[in-house]
Amino acid sequence: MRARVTEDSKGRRNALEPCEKPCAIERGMRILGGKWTGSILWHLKDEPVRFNDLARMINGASKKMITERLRHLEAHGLINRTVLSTSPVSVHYTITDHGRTALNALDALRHWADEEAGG
Amino acid sequence: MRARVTEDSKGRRNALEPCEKPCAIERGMRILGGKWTGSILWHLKDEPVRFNDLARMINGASKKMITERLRHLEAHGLINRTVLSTSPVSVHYTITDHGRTALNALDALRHWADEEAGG
DNA sequence: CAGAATCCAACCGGATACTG
DNA sequence: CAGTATCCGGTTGGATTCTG
Repeated sequence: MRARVTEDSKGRRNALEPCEKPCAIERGMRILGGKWTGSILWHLKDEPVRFNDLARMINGASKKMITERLRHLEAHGLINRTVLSTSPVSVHYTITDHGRTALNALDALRHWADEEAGG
Repeated sequence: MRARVTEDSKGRRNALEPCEKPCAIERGMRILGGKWTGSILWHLKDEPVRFNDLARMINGASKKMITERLRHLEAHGLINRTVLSTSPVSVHYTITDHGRTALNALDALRHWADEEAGG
């Protein structure tokens, strides 16, 4: 897809061009902005966690929401879902490298929010 | 407000405690997660911008949305609103230091989203 | 120019109940 | 245990029109 560059009739770069950088922010927000996304990623950062454990850790979120966010994150390659054929089945969710870098980005946000709250 | 620390009946720190760190992420998201927030902040980063210019820069957003986000950002101290008593009046929006640090955090998100898109 | 007012659609998040 | 199904209310985002 070609970059959409706005130029006026004289070929000058338009100073009011809707630059693409904020768009990347929006895209990131769409992926990471869900209400429980940060929590889920955070809780997975060190070790695999099972579905119901996650649901307990993240107090306030219904199973439906957990499921929804989990599917979403999986679709974007931020986490992996592994089914262990025990009985009853248990399902592990683990964070991927891609997910870990996302968490780094979120960490910047977290620090900012902390200062915001403090000061 | 006291920190809500969950402990079990024996006073042990609960391993499943809904830790507060992701909550900070959520708070940050509430402030910065609005659809046009990133764009607005971004366009203000270098110089003051007037309302209608902003509305033009951010293609796709209605004036209502701009206004709404602007008020929101102002309430959180991320931007300043300055009315110049010209005729007709013109209004400048400028980013504050606090807003600038927020933009830094958003930049991490942006980089992540860029890689996400590329790879 | 810089909004406010109104109305509306879509989506998000949540409660509850059910399933293999 | 690990979800799915259904329903529902609130919020978000947007189009349009009007105003000092």
